[in-house]
Amino acid sequence: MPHTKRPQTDLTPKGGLEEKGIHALLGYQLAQATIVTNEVFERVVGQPLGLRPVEFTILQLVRENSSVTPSKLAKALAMTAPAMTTWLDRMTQRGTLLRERSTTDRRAQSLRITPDGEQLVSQALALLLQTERALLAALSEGERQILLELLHKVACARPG
Amino acid sequence: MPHTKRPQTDLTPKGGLEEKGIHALLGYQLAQATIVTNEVFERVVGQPLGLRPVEFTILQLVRENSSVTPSKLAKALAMTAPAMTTWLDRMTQRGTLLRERSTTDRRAQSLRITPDGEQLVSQALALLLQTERALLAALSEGERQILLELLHKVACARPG
DNA sequence: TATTGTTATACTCTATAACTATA
DNA sequence: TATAGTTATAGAGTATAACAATA
Repeated sequence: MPHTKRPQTDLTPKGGLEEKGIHALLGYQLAQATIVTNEVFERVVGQPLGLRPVEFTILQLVRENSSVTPSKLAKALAMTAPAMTTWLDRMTQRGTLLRERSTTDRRAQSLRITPDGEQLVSQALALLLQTERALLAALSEGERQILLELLHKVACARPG
Repeated sequence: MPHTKRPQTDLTPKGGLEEKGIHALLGYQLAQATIVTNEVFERVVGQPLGLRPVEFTILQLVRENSSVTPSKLAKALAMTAPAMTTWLDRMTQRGTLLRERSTTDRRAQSLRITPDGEQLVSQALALLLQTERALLAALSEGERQILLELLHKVACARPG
């Protein structure tokens, strides 16, 4: 005899406030979960390696998509072209990325990761995966997979 | 004979870049999903009602926790006291919230929502729930419940 | 004409420190 | 001494508009 499963608590994770009315709001729950993952990133990668989250993601995407252009990266991360320029300035100056002219379209750039960038992002990724696994100890392996899969479905949803 | 379920695509939802290496990173998937829910909020509530996400959440939490203090709200939303002051200034000026002196501790404030605030947050909440339901059409009702529940578990996890 | 990328500039949001009033 | 809240100030991050170079 199945009955509706109810969460044990409708309280905010921090501060213990009543949150019943927004408990079913995806945007709210995403924000609350992001508080935790941001703290993890800052402690494990941000402070020790001097990397911002967006820099980490850019490094990894360039590593996996050699010769990608800034404009494609900006689309993938939903940011403007000037914002991307700022980050790429900072990262090329640090020596983790290279900007080259595209051979086929001289307006465009080909981005490549440097050996230093490779080393940095690979270290960061390992630290994050390891720490997230500890963070998600309350979830089973199956639940972790399902969570990632459902988040990906949301990210792919058309905001109609 | 169960076999590991594989996602159909390891591509970024926008731009179609390869993302296999960070596909299993919770922080990354949260950020990608948040892009979509932020777009929804901005279009459905932000622009039409002139509300920022944090203002919406503050209104709802005050509504559910009458006489809550700014400091408790700040803890629940992981923001600093000065940041909370700024938002409360803006919201009391608009007339959606009231600041009163606590009767038991004259340092503290008791926050209360006004009828205007009630009307505003209730309208926003209805619009968001309705739009999110359409957004999550690709998920079953059970999947929606599971997603919210798992996000809440993550938000409650101790970042050890 | 449209697209890639940059520069200039202003705006939003946040953080830290110093302050006051009260406990 | 510690806590609740404010003010002042600076910093991070972003957005818009105008621009140069190329398609």
